Amino acid sequence: MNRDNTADKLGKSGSRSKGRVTLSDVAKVIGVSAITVSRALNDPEKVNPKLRVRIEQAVAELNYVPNRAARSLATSTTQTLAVVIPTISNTVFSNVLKGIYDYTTRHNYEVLFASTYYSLQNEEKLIAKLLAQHPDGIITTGLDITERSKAMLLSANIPLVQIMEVGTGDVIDMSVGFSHFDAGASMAKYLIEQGYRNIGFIGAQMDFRSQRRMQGFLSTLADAGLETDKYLLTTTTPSDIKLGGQLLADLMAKQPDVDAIFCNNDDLAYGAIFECQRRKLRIPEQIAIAGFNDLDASASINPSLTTVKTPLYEIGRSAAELLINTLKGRPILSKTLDLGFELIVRDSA
Amino acid sequence: MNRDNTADKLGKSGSRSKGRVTLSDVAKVIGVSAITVSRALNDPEKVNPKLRVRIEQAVAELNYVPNRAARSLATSTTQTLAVVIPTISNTVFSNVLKGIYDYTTRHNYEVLFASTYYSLQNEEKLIAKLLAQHPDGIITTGLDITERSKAMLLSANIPLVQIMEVGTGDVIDMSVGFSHFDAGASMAKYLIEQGYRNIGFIGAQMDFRSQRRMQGFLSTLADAGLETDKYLLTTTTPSDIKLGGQLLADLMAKQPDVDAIFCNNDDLAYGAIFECQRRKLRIPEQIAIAGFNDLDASASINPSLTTVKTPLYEIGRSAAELLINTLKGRPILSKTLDLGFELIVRDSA
DNA sequence: TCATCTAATGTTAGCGCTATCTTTTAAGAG
DNA sequence: CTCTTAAAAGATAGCGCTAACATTAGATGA
Repeated sequence: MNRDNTADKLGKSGSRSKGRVTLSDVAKVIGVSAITVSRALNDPEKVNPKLRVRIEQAVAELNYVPNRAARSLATSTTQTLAVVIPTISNTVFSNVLKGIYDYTTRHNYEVLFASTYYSLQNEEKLIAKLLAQHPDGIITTGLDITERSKAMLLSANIPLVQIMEVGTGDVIDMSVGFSHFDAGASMAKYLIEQGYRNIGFIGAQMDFRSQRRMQGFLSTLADAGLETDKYLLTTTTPSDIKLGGQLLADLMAKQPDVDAIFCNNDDLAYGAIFECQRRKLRIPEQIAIAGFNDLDASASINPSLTTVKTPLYEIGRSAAELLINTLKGRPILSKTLDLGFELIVRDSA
Repeated sequence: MNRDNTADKLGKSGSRSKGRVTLSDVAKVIGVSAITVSRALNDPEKVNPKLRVRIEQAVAELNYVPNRAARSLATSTTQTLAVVIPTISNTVFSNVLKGIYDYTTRHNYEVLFASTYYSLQNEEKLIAKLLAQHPDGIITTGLDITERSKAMLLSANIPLVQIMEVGTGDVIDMSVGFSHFDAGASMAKYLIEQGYRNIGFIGAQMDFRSQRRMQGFLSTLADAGLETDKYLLTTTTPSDIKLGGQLLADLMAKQPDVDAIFCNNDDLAYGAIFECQRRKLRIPEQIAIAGFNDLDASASINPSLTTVKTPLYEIGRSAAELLINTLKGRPILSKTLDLGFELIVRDSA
């Protein structure tokens, strides 16, 4: 790799520095003080337009790149938001992260993310690691959190948004999401209304939010006097499409009279639908399938999937917005934002 | 939000600091110098075990969180890798990013990412922004890059890995990927071998790599004396499942005698398969469908999808590994890593 | 003319950490 | 008991930037 040698030309090979071009290098070239260059870059109106132009040229010529670490140290702000999610390789969270990223980048903040892989112990370590970067704000997933994590977040003294759910547990600072319990309940209600009576549930991963969806779902079934445990099949194995087919197969082997299945997420539902296709089971006549999240494929699959649409991108966007508004001292209307969900009725149930 | 007041207790409310606990706070509490605390944390063997224990306790009690910005400034290393990808909300890149993240986090580096949304102009700006963080290394996507981006990357003087493809254009420093041209060619070869003669191609987004796949595909068709332009349908619209159905519909309307279609990626292929199902077209008897990437659903969909498996996670992992090995001064076997691809033959073609 | 104000620029110090060099303490060696 | 050596701890300065205050030049007006 060809290395740039501007710094060598500036004659600083002996110093502790890595030889990068600094503010005062630029300043020296023009013959002004470093602070003036700093102002020209950060507060342009404060410096004479002609000087500013000269400074900008010098910056471009020398290929000067500001050192954010030094800036952070001087201002005690990092222009960085930390994000803790379970995993990046799940469409649900990549959509959330996209929402965060898009808002954040427009407002000149950087995003540092970390994946817990659904472990609260990991989460603790990651929070500690991320806080060492002194982010200006932090986003974590879910309301279930260890005491130690909570203590660290509190003593970090920065705004925090807990995303994905509202309505359960204690919010530490702010939160954005929707009620998973209600979402599960609303799907149960819909299936009951459609006349299904032997209603099943298949779920994987079974993190806290999945459990809340299941609880909402089952309690509604119970209220209607329907079976809850009989048609229930869950595993803590991470969720994927293939697993959906397998869980459907297992459930049907155990309870052949099941007439509708709520899949804990769309991926499982896709797998279930594919398995039904293979078994030549007509959906929804012989068995109804419902999903959760309304991912991309749900509208296109055959039959199209009845599911619950969740505001993933918006959760991310709103969380970032809350943080940045807080940081800029703008008024926050509410510390808790329920973005709701929407039952999407299609052909599969 | 309840605020921690340890810092107030330490009596530093008048300073420029944000009131956080610092190394010398910890040092003062124990009655040693700051540098000793620093050593206890970064180079534990260098301090007396008994003292070390006391320091560790004080750190825990005071809830001390090191300031990475200060550390970066002092060491001119940030323990951060920058990643530039087209978009995070595409399974392809979220898998790559996961590979990067997993390796990186194990080696105590942070990841800063940015999305170009497939624009080289955006990429320029993002590279400039990311370099201001002085990452220790950087990963960018693709070998097509503007001169200005290249200049910035060169003068940043840090190791760089260009990911996703090898074998085309100039590599600036290192690269990891596979040949998209060859991958496209190999699918063409397979389809020809299977006896298809009116072979089509549908593609969306049509970024550089998609184009290279298409070129490889078409040139192989041409070599076999088959039509290339006639059964070709592409758009620069971002790719999604629904679009796959639409492109298939459009192509079949234009050229009803098409007997096989190579879809530029699996998402398009899923959409195409769903559309065929709706049209009651038997796959592969009436029309064969092939995809690219071998995403999760490809093995489960009906019929299961013949596709090209690409080493997405491994590309990310290897790129991170190359960077970190370079940074640690370990020998690099080769600056260019071709991880290849694999034709996965299933039922759809 | 001189005081008064504003705009533009400069000086100083410090953000929190660690590289580097120096000093102190402890442990052996003879 | 002194001398040598290693281990442990400290002092100092500096990484690159900007907050806070200080200075200078130029404009304004009575």
